[in-house]
Formats: sequence, C-alpha cells, structure tokens
Amino acid sequence: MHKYRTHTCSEISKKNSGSTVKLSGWIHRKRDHGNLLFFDLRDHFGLTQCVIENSNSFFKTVEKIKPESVVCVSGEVVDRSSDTVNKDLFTGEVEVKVSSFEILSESKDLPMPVFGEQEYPEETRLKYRFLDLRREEMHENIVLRSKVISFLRNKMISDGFLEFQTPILTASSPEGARDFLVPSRMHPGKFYALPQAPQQFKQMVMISGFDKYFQIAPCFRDEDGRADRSPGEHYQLDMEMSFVEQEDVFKVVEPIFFKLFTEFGKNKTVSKTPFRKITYKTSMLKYGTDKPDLRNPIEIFDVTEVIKRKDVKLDIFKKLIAKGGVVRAIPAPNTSSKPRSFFDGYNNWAKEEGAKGLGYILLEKNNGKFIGKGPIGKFFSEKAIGELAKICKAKENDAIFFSSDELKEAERISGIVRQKLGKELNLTNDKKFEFCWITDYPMYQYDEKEKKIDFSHNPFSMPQVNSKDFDKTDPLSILAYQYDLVCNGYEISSGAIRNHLPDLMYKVFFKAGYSKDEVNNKFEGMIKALSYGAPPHGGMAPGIDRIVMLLAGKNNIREVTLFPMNQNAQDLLMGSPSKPSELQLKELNIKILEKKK
RNA sequence: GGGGGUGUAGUUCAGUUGGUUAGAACGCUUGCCUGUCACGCAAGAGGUCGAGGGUUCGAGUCCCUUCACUCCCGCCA
Repeated sequence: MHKYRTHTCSEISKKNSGSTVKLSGWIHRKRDHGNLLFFDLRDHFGLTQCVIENSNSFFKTVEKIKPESVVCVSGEVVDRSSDTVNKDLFTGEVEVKVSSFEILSESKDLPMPVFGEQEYPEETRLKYRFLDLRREEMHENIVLRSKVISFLRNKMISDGFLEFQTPILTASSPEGARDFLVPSRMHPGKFYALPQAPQQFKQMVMISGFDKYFQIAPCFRDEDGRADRSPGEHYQLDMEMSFVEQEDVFKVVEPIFFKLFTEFGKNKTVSKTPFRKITYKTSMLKYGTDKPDLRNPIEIFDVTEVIKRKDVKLDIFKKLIAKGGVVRAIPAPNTSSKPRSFFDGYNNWAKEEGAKGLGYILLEKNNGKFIGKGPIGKFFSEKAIGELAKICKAKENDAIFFSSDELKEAERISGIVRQKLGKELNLTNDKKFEFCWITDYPMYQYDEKEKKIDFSHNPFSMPQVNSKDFDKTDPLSILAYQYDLVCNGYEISSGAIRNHLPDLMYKVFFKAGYSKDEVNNKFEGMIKALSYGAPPHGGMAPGIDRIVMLLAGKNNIREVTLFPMNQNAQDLLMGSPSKPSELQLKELNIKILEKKK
C-alpha cells in the first residue's frame, strides 16, 4: 500500500464500500460528540468525512489534534445510512471508519481559520498566506489562474506563436514608469534594471525573423499599487507578430478572448467577435474615459452649442465656455421624480471629486412639449429644452446632469458621474463581459506641467502620418496605430503597430524634444536593429492578473495572486524588502544614506 | 507626495450625552454528550481600547500628534 494514500479526499464513493482506503490531508473540521467523533479530511481535491468511536485506541489522539494538522488515515469505507447522507459533499454517501491514524504534521492554534467564509483583515491574510490559500475561494481563484495561463499558452502555441524568454536583468529605459534597479557587482556604480515589459526585446525577436512570439512575461514597475494594480510586479501575455496591420492583430486576439471568457467566465455572456471599435476621441466624449464600461447604457453628449444659445441664460456655464470650456450632459433615465436629496447628493459628491459643481435639469412634458424643472430649469427656453432633449436622446421623466469645465476636466467628471449613475440606477448588467477596442490614440499630448509636447502612449508606436508629411503636421493632431482592449471598465491590454522605420523614429522623438544623438544614445540597440532590415510588426500585451480578476468576479488583484505584496510594496510573509548585510553592500560598492528628517 | 476610511479579546463586531468591574459571537481551555456535517450543552481563560500627549474630578468616547492597514489622487511610455 502507498505510504500516504490510496485515494484523494474527493474520490471515494459507494463503489469503494467495504474496501480499506488510506487518505492523507488536513483536518478541516471536527465534530466531537464525546464518545463518537467526526472529522472532515481535506486535500486539494475535496473532503471526506471520517468517523471514530471511543473504543478505538486512536480516539484520544484525534480528540486532541488541532484543526489544520496534516494526518494520514486508513480505514474501511462504509455507506452512510440514508438519513445521514450529506448531499453537499461529493463523498457524502460514504464515510471512512478510522482504523489507523498517523499525525504527519501538527498545527498550532490558527491565527485565522481555514474553515468558513468569514472575512479577515488583509494584513493577517498576507502574513499567513499559506493558510489563506487553503481556503476554498482563494484556492479556486489560484487554480483558475493556472488554468487561464495553460489555456493561453496552448492557444498561442496552436496559433503558431513561439514562446521565448527574455532577460530579467536588463537596461533601464528612459521612458515610462520608475525602474527597479539592481546593482552590478562587477561594474561598481552601474545598475541593471528589471524590465517594465519586454517591449524592445520582443521587437528584436521580430527583427530576428521569428515571425510570431509570445511569453507569459513578468513585468516590473516601481509604481504605487491600486486595487486592480499590484505594486512592483505583474504578468502579461506578451505577444508580437510580423507583417501585420492593426486588423490582423485584432483578428488573432479576439477569438482568444472570446473563448477564454466563454470557457472560464462563469456563464456570463461575452461580446461576440468582432469586438466594437471606438476611437479614443469618441470614447472620451461618450464615456468620459478611455476604458469605458459598456455594460452601462448611459452615453454622454456635448451640449456646448445649446448652452451658447441666446435663449439659455446660464451665465456660469457661458463664462466657462468663453474661457474655452465645454458643457457635457449626462442623461439619468427615469429619475425626475427622485427627491431633491438625490440630486444634491450627486452635486456634493462631484464637488468632493474635484468638480466645480454638477447642474441638473428635470425633463417633464406639458402639452407634448418638454419643460425643464429643477433649480436651473428656468434658464432654458422651451425651444432650448427641446433641442437639449433631442441631442441627449432624453425622454420624459429623465434628468440631465451637466458638467462644465475645460475639456479634460469635463470629460473626467462626466465619466465618473456616468459610472455612478449606471451603478446606482442598476443599469449596469453584471452578467456580461463587454469588450471593445479603443483605437486611434493621439501620438502626443501637451504636458501642462513641463510646458512641452510629450508622448501620450508608447513612443515606439507607428504614427498614422508618413515620414514625408510628418514634419508638416500639427503634432497634437497626429494619431498612432495604438490600441487598447477594454472589458467592463478595465484596461485589459495595450498594443500597437510599431514604428520600424529609423528615419521616422528620429522624427517622432524629435517632436517630443529628443535630438538624433539622444535617440541614438538611449535606444542604441533598437535603432541599430531597425537599420538592418526590420519587418513591419505589431502586437500587444494583455495583463494576466487583471484578466483572472475579471474571470473570478473579483475587484482586487490580490485575490487572484498567490503571494502579493501589500499596498506599501511589502511582502509580509517573506519580509521583503529587507536590509542587506554590510558585506553585501561592500561587495556592491553601495553606501546607504540615512534619510534626512 | 496628497486626500478619505478603518483601528476595542486570537478573529468579526457592539460600546448611549465623557461616569462603577469594557460586552457579544466565533475561536481557545476544561467538563458532559454515539450520528454530526456551522454538532449540542455547561463553565473558564483571554483587553496597553493602535501609540504618544492634552482637556477633565473622571477619556474607549473630546482635542492634538503619530503609526499601521486600506481605498483614491499623483504616478502607471
């Protein structure tokens, strides 16, 4: 007989009745009747109830052993009487009558129980992650993560992609997030950087002629955490293809996501392919964000022209428009009968979020014509109200919120109002995965702080203007072949067709203030590689953690990560980051400066 | 770097207008219990009320400072 087990804890059934089995696992839960004791034995696969009577020589030991101790049990499989069958358990028709009992590893009193669904403080959960991971829900999330990664790997391989590893110790890149640096012992004063993404490497792989590449790639960025963003490190399905245009990438990626979310999405409906394509500009207008939650049917409208009319007397908005601002309208269906407190609540909340305020008007009908109620209703003529309702596709009994400010701020506020309305009015259907592509990102944006033109996304993206016309074009109007994949309000992936033309690369960087020498200096390898025959190529890099989070129905990335760091970028289980020894520092030629207070 | 929230038993929480010995449930310990599956019953142990300072005759409660965690902003090409 095997030393530890003949079966797992989810295997035995009536078929095994009468035979002797050996099981190993954790003591999940004990029910001690004094002279008769039940315990559930748990392993990765499931639970089996074991029973022992006081006549048994192991009885005292079993009574004393603490939950979560690991034990090996053997005994006869017996049928339960019909009134003691547990239908909630796979193995609930039988139980194991303990004939021998061995303790393999004892547990101390638990800082948090494995049994039950009670919530526990994250600090405790992270400190005792191995206990937290034994809990049913976490265990399932991590299994899901593994299955998702297997699915993706299999799919990529069957689609003709080759899986490669790229360096972890690499060079710092001057763009993007803050780098993690690793001191070099052999080159005192010099540092490696951990890759923020294998961006340049994967482009080199294309230039090296491998045609299609993918990798489940760790990415390191020294940025602060969020609920949907781990501090420090995360994983991407990094992929790149040669001789492709944007549409080719979409055609490869869409079926992957459709199948993945259909298979693992807990029966929620998934957007049919091809996914909707929304330009960045349209998305910012209609949804106030470049990661719209399309489960929410509310759309935002620009009503600047209506407010400008002579028969609208809203001077506050008119003044903002005169200063170059805009007015955005967010219709709130069937809310005109809501109490004043509802609207005041939104106004106060918006102010807390940094808005100047949130005007609103209630649409009612009189003799078939719209009239505007509410505090600012009186400032609109009947004609203006009609026009407003038409633009906003509003109906009787709808309310319309207004956000007026400079463009970016008006977009931001209208976007968060739309989100809040969708949620609070129960308009957002949470039984769906709504995918869309956000396309045509601007190549540049104006950096107000630095008073200069800067890249808005990836500087290696191909601009939608050719090299000949590039210098003649207003840089802020130049779009890029740059796209994001968005699902339910989360950015799932970013991607682009890359700029494979060194001549155009210099021009692109020049507009953002980099001379040819600087580009040669900072991207020496890239420029060199592009100068010896580079195929047109493009790809993307979906974030795996966020995908699993969506599939698991969670809104925190730590729920689907084995050993996450906390928000302060510390690993409470392993105790990182930690102080190096004097010897380590000496070898690395590093001296720690005391922080000034 | 900034803003919000939370912090009371091992854990989840309650704690009135500032007023006697800070409570409940789960967990733990002990005892009883042969059909439970959130077993039941009884008893018991367990508290620097995050920390420091202040106001007060008196502070878990009010004020100030600080720390931890968390959410958000900044940041994330």
